[in-house]
Amino acid sequence: MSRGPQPPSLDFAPDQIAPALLGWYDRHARMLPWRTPPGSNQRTDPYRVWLSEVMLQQTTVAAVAGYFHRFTARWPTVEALAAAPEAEVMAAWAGLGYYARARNLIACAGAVAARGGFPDTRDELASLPGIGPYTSAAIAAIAFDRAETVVDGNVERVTARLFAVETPLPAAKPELTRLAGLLTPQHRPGDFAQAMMDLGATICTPRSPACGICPLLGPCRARAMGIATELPRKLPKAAKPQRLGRVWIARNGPELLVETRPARGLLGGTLGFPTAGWDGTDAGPPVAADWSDVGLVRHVFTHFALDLTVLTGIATGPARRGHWTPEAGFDGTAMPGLMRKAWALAREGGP
DNA sequence: AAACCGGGGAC
DNA sequence: GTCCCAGGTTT
Repeated sequence: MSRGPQPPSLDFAPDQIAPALLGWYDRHARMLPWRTPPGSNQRTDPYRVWLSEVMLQQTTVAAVAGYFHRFTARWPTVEALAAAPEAEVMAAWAGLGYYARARNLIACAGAVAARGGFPDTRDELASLPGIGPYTSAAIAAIAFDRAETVVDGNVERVTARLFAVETPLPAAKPELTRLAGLLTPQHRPGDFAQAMMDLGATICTPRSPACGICPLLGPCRARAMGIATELPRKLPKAAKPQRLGRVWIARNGPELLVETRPARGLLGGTLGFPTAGWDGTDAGPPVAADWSDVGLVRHVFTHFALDLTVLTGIATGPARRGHWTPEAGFDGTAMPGLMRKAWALAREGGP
C-alpha cells in the first residue's frame, strides 16, 4: 500500500499531546456562552454549537457573544429560527459581517428543521449550506462526540509550531491537517478540539505567545528552535486597491429613503441607503433633491478600501430606487457597519 | 486554483 | 492610524 510522506522524527509521541492538553483544558477552559464546561455530562445542544461556530467563522469570541445571546433569546431552537422572517434574521446579523453567512444560516435552519434535526455525522453536516470542512468537524466533535479533526486558524498555528512546519500557508494546510489528525484522541474529541482553539486564542497567540505557561512547552519543536513567533509562515498578501463611491441619504417629511441590496454579492441582502460608483454600479441619485455633501466615510473591506461620499437632501420628486420608511423608530443597527457610519455622519451634518 | 465576502483587536 | 487575523462559496 502506498503511503504519503512520513513525519520527520519527533521529540514526542503524538498521542502524548491530547492528555496534556485536556488536563490543561480541565483547569483553564474559557467559559463561553455556547459551551458546556469540561467534565460536565450536560448534553451539548447542536443548535447552539452550530450557531456559535457559524458566527465565529472569520471573527472573534468578543464580537460574537452579544449576537449569540440575542439570537438564542429570540430563536431558542433551530425550528424557531427556520420559521423567522428572513429580513428579521438579516437585521439581527447586521454588523457581524460576511452576510453570505447569514443567508446560509437561514437556508441551513430550513433544511435542518425539514429533516427533523441536525445530522450527527461530519459528511452529512458538510452537505448543509454554510457548513464546510471546519464547521462540520466542529459540530460532529463537540455536539456528537465524533473523533473528527477540527482545523481552524488556531489549530493551524498550534500545529505548525508544535511540529515546526516551515512551509508557508496556504500550501501547508494539508500537512497541518494531517499532523493535527495525529493528535486527535478517540476520547473527548470535542473537548480536545476546543482545547486546541483555547490554547491558540489565549497562549499560543499569533504575535506574542506565552510559551512560559504553555502546557505543550516541553514537546514544542518551534519553541526549542526559537522560531515560535515566526510560525506559521504566510505568503505575502496583495495590497488593497482604493475605491470611491457615493451614498444618498434622502428625507421626505418624516421618512427616509432606504434600500435592500440584491441578495448576492457585496453586502448582499442587507438594508442600507442607495449607493453607486464603488460596487460595479454607476447610477445617479435615487430621487430628485438639492444634495449637500456632508463628508466622507472610510471603510475597509476584505479585498479593497472604500471612500464613500455622503450626500443628504430633501426629496423633490418620487423615488426611483428603494422605499420610504418612517425615520421615527428607524433602527440604524439593522444595517452593516458601512451604512451605520454614513448614517451617523448624515445625522451630524445633514438637514 | 483563485476570487469573493466585513469587522475587530493588537500594537 | 497600520498591521494582522480568520471559513465557505462561487467561478
